[in-house]
Amino acid sequence: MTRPEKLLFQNTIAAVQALYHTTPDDSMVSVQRTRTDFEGDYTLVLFPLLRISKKSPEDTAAEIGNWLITHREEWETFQVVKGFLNLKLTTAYWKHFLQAALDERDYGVIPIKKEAPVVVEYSSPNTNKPLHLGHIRNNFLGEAICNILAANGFPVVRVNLVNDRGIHICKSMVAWLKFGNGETPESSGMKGDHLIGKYYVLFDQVWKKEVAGLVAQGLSDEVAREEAPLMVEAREMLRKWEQGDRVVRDLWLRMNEWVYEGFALTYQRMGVHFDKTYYESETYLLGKDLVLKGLEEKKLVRKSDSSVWADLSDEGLDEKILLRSDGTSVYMTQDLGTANLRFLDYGPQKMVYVVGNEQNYHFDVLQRILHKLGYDWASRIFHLSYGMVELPQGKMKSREGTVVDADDLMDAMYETSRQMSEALGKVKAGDQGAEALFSLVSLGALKYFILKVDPKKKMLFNPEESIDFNGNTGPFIQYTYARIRSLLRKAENQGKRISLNGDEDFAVLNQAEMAILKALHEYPEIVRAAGEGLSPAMIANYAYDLAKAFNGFYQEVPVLKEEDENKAAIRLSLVLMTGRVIQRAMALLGIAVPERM
RNA sequence: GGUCGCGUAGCUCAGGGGAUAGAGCAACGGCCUUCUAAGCCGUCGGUCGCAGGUUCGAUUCCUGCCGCGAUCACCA
Repeated sequence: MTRPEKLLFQNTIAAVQALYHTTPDDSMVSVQRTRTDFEGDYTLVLFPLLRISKKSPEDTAAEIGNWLITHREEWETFQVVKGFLNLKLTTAYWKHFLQAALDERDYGVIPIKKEAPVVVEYSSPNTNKPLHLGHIRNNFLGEAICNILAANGFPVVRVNLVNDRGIHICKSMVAWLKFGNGETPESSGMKGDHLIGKYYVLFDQVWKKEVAGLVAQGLSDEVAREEAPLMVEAREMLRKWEQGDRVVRDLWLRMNEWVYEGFALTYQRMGVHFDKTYYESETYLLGKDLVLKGLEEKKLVRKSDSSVWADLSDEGLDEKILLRSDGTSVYMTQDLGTANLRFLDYGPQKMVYVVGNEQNYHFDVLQRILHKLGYDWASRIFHLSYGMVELPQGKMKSREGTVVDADDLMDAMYETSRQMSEALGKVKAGDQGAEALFSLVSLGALKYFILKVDPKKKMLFNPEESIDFNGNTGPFIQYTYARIRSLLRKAENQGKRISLNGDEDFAVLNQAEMAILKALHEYPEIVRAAGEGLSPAMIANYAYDLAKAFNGFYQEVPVLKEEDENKAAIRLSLVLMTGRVIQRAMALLGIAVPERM
């Protein structure tokens, strides 16, 4: 609850006690912000209180309204509309609010508290192919959520878990050895991650041909898939890898390094960074130890083929395999170990995993197994389950070549940004700072497009809409900021006062000014709610509403031309605060704002 | 089939036990000799999937149904 809402809540209880000598249940006191189409700031819904007052809604509203404005100084006037009591805060309240907000160093932000950190895992790429649109949503969400948590005072640790081992990377290695002719990022001019991805795709193509050939010879599809020569080689390579074969490990290190160099460029461009990177190759054995310990303690079971399982049937789930019959570990085993390591590393109050909703079951099982093994910190794990990104033609499918590559997408957005800027006659390539601006605007468009959607929901990525820079978009908000900066620069040059001196009369604020003031007033509550709900979308939608309110104000209310010095000072103060809040809200989303555009 | 999630304007999305359900895009019409028109204003557009239930009040909560999706691997 924002402060006035809480105040009205408490005041209402006092009013009801005084007027009707009864204490209402909390649930009977329904307070909300007054809808913009009615006069007032906060609204009390009367219906639940009629049982106590035993009077008509109108009479009850009038009695409570009168009591509030005579006994509580914050409330100035009230209006009764049907069963609703609409109350107005005093102009003094708003004046003090704006002054206080201007004085605050970081309005809406809670300083980092000294407490156990929140560890957030996101990105989590495989090293066999470049990042794509799905990773983009993941990375942007992770980055924004960390920013938002930090703004709520939580110490945050950003971690990445790189899946650098397993059959997938062996496939790229086999294909590269067989068909690569020693090709390197340098010799080919390709980014390392793209180069590796090329061989992963090549593996798949050749393997499929082999499978088709074997099937033609009479093998079943299932057998053919396993016995195709290329697959046999990949499995053999994985076996050698696990045994620590020098040659295989050296190749693996070399090829993974190419991928990391490629990832680093993409991360840098996306504005994503981590405090700590875990590598599955370094953690997967830890999980194995955990499982063997659980087995000793009879919390897990070994079957006759010597595979190890967690039995979750008494919790309504199935059994889950943790060690294969050959003793090797599966994904779950690795994740158990990583979770434990992370807990030991940071002793976090909460571990957030930013992972797609396709893994809901996995995280449910992960938590249950950890509990079963006796780790009560398992309840600190929170799976931030986000929806898949889909294209107008449906899901992305690598087989059908519909996967949208992250680098390509950012390139395309940059190009659109440049064209748009030049077409509008703003900035053109070659101008001072032009490249930085195109980059800032294009990334802003992409990030905002992705983050404005509720993380829980699947989202449609329509390329045509993503490059629209009008309406509810990142560039719209960036543009609003640029206008604000322009106004403030001019005000400074003209020596105008951009602060309050106490002489200003807030009673004369018009509707456009009040709309901005109220929007600014909501910001801390939005940051809080976004942190609680781990929802960057709430910040995005707020930033848009604020920008929209500002543009309405900008259109109809003169600022620099206002001759009344006090009025101008209020307006400039509103402009200044709006700029600050837009800048900070966008920064929470990982989006920069320009001085000009 | 079991489990979970989602169905709001032509499209993409907000909202959410309360007042006439909101934006953007698309379509149409206005506003640049005045602070950046990547803007502003207006028109058009809805039985909030369907049916019950709880409630003074349901689009919001509950149940069932229909539709869409995810998942239920010795894949990750």
